Amino acid sequence: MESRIERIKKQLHGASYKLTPQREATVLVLLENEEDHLSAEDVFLLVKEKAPEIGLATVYRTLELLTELKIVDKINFGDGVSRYDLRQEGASRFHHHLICIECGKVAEIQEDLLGDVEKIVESRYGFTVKDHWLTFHGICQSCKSSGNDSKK
Amino acid sequence: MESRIERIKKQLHGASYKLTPQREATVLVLLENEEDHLSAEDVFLLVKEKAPEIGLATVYRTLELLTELKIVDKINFGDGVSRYDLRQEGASRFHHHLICIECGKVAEIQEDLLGDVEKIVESRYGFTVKDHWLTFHGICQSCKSSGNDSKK
DNA sequence: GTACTTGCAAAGTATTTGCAACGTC
DNA sequence: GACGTTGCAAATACTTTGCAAGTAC
Repeated sequence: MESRIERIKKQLHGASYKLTPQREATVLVLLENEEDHLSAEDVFLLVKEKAPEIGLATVYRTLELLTELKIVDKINFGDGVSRYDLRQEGASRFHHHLICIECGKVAEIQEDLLGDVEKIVESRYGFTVKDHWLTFHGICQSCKSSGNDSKK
Repeated sequence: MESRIERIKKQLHGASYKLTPQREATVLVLLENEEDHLSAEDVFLLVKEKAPEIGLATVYRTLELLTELKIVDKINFGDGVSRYDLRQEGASRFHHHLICIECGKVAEIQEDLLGDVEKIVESRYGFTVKDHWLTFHGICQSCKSSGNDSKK
């Protein structure tokens, strides 16, 4: 079976881009840290371990390229930094996020909970939905059960 | 009946802050442009018309203060700028946004469509929701009906 | 007078751009 | 050899901070 990186390579080729070693290293870092929400700087530091000669600008350019191709989504959780999150293969909508205001942890919800809401938006507001971004702020399970009241 | 600005003044006082002329001018600009999604720079330019001597740093400080008090929400639509949006009085959740990918217009949905979704998140993921941010990307009614295919 | 607030300038971050050099077909 | 790509340095954009001066009670 074809690997994820192979399919990404084809997507790049389809758009007349090459999967250079720098780009490959960047994509690998994203795949290996799929659960995280890395900033460009984070990605840069991790890529450097594989390819020490890479420049920060290249990482930015690669991330921009991947965003354009909808391979990753650029998100912003309100701190001053953009973060990059791999989109599930073939997903037409971006997944949801849960941010804990106690511990700061960011969890993902891959199932799409907005089907009905999108129908309402379409019928009531005449707006054809193509994609969505949904983030919840609240208290995660482990902070609740540990009765954690230490403010981070 | 008490005006909105009066109530905001009380909120500030309740948190031991003053409604200085600069802060008042800033709040007025936000009230007068409630439909828009102004950046700090936008607010600064508009406030300057009322209070020419104000500094950009003061606008930033005021917006930060208002964000802290939950009078405004700081949002980011993916261009590099933070934007500031008045929260409805007494609303426990932030309102939703519809961004048209044709014309770029940003519309607001004040009714809360996420009640059921939040229940699912609470029961299925054990996450207690305190607030949410929901943005849709798609095609607005007027772009659809005008058959607008001019890419901006 | 004390404590909060302001304007300005400087500093700080994050991100983008210019450009010569490199690599690949 | 043309063209996409890269690394570095410089430039840009947005936001925050330091500080002396101003203001309100």
